Amino acid sequence: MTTINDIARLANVSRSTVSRCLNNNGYVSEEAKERIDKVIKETGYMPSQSAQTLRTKKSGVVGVILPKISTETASRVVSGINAVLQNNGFQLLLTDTSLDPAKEIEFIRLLQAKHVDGIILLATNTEKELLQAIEASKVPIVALGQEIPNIASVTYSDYAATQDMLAYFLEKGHKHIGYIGVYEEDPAVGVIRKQAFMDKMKQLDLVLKDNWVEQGDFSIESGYEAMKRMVESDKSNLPTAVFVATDNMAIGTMQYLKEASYRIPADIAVGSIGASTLSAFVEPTLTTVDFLNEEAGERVATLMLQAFNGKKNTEKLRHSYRLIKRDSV
Amino acid sequence: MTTINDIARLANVSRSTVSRCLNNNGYVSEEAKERIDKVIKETGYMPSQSAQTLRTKKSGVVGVILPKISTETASRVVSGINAVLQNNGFQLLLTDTSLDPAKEIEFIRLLQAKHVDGIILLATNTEKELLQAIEASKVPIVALGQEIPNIASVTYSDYAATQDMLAYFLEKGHKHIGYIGVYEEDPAVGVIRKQAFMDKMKQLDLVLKDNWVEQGDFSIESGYEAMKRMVESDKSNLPTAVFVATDNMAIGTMQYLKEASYRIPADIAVGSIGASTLSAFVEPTLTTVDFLNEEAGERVATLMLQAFNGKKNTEKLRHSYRLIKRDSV
DNA sequence: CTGAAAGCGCTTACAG
DNA sequence: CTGAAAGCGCTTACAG
Repeated sequence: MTTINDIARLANVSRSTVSRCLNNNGYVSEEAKERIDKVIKETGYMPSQSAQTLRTKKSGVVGVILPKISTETASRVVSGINAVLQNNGFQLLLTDTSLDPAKEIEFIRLLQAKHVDGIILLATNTEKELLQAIEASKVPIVALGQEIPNIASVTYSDYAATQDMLAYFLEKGHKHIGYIGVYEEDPAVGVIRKQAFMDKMKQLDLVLKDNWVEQGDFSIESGYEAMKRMVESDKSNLPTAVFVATDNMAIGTMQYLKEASYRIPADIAVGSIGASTLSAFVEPTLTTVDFLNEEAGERVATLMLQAFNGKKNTEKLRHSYRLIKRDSV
Repeated sequence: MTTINDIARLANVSRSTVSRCLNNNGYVSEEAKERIDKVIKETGYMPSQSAQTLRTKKSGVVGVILPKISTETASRVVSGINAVLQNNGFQLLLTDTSLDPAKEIEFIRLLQAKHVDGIILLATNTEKELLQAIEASKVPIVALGQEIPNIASVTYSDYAATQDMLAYFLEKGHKHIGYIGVYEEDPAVGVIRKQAFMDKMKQLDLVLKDNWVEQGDFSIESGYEAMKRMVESDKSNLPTAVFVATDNMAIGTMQYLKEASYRIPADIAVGSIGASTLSAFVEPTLTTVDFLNEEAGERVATLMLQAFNGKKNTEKLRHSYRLIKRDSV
């Protein structure tokens, strides 16, 4: 491994000078610079990141904590984050919590020991322990998808999008509308989307039967089961449209409906949130909301960059969205 | 930031002793150990990774070079890699070349400067410059998806899977079979799959018209255009089945076929490789090959682990696969 | 069983 | 414009 000492020796200067040359700060004569550049080129020298990090406390690495690496949303988000961070000379250190809240906390600590410059957190909850770990962090943390006290975040338009979908149902003549959501530990998906739904129903003065509200766990199968329960609870009294909190669950919902010979949207319309690739290919194509995940990733990365530039902010950005009207409604 | 010196002071020992205790090597008395553990717990101390790396040349980080982060294949593979590496105390540093071969080389160098312990490379080519960069690497490199001289790799069963698909076509009565592939810079997808196709056609003594062979660039649209060209070149003389090198292109192929009112598989059957989520949902469902990407990721990560344990190997593993028979054939 | 010392490869005031 | 010196937080022989 060639080090700064080798370069210094070969270029006949001190390593202070090499360092100055490398970092473009302080003075260094043209002649010295030329010799140094030449030697660096010849040897293919690259400064040791760990030595630099130890000295400067900057690693050029940003940690990302994901609930699950292999989901479409995650990969879109990571792609957006990477696009802006890689451009600014940062690398991503990815961690996958497998949806285990304890790991979110563990990784916040671990990433600090690795001296990441900052952490981008895609949280699934906002429990007290998590907030404490965030509070205790030495490095800036920004969040995507969940709103977290005291730190900057970009969140999705869960509330507005849900209400827009309901408005669209109404426009299409639906007055009996059901809901399939997820558990309430997840504030963004579990709580806000449901709240938006309930608020809008009340505001529009629409009836909502008890058995029109069901819950799943994000999976396709759970959407299938939820719809099945709804249908079997009282076949004679079903909604004419169902809002499902996520695309995957909506796809399960549609599977069941088709199996049970309900026509979509003639008998029951389905709308959801996610804009998954799949949503454009199922039969009928799914009406959904595009949360523009990649852009959101770029945006949260930009927030991270701002934090590096010393701007202590706790800005809460709400990301825009697009209602995609297709054949399922 | 609390350091090893703080711990030493608080526990009333030297930092050598703390270090020994931390790393579980060398002797340290029970009493000392207890005091140290207590202080560590109280302070939440974590050793500085960059200092450790500087000293030991081990970072606990593995670099992964991906052609594109936001693809289904990539996310499956990363998920598999992460599963085994995270379990063994490693973190992943992800880089995305955006399909630019020059960046594959650049990242091999950059990751070394970051002192990753090893690199997992998902190459898209095997050009000389790339091989040289690999040869020059100070850290172990293992490859996934492409076979590369002198290094360990797990590759997919491109050859066998392609021939199996042809055999299946034949079983279904097809004797006129077309091919849609990709450019030959990509050895695995561009060259081997095509070679397997050609070899099998020859072996079976089947005719292959010139206009039954087309090329795309992995995208859905390119599959659409390729099939369009094939059909328009000579409508009166079309194959009854087409093998498409990737799922996405196959989906484009099917789109065109449906638009042009060909029935699938009655008029033209379609088979491909990839087992994308989409393939199970398109109409008709797509017959394809599952390359078990997540497992392959686990396997290449295991190879990486072996390399860390000093086994210098250049093992070439071929990963298994599964033909998924669905409605498009 | 324990501590003092050297050193990993850098950067950064400081003195000249 | 340049170099000597100190120090970042660890680990590892080595001597005791």
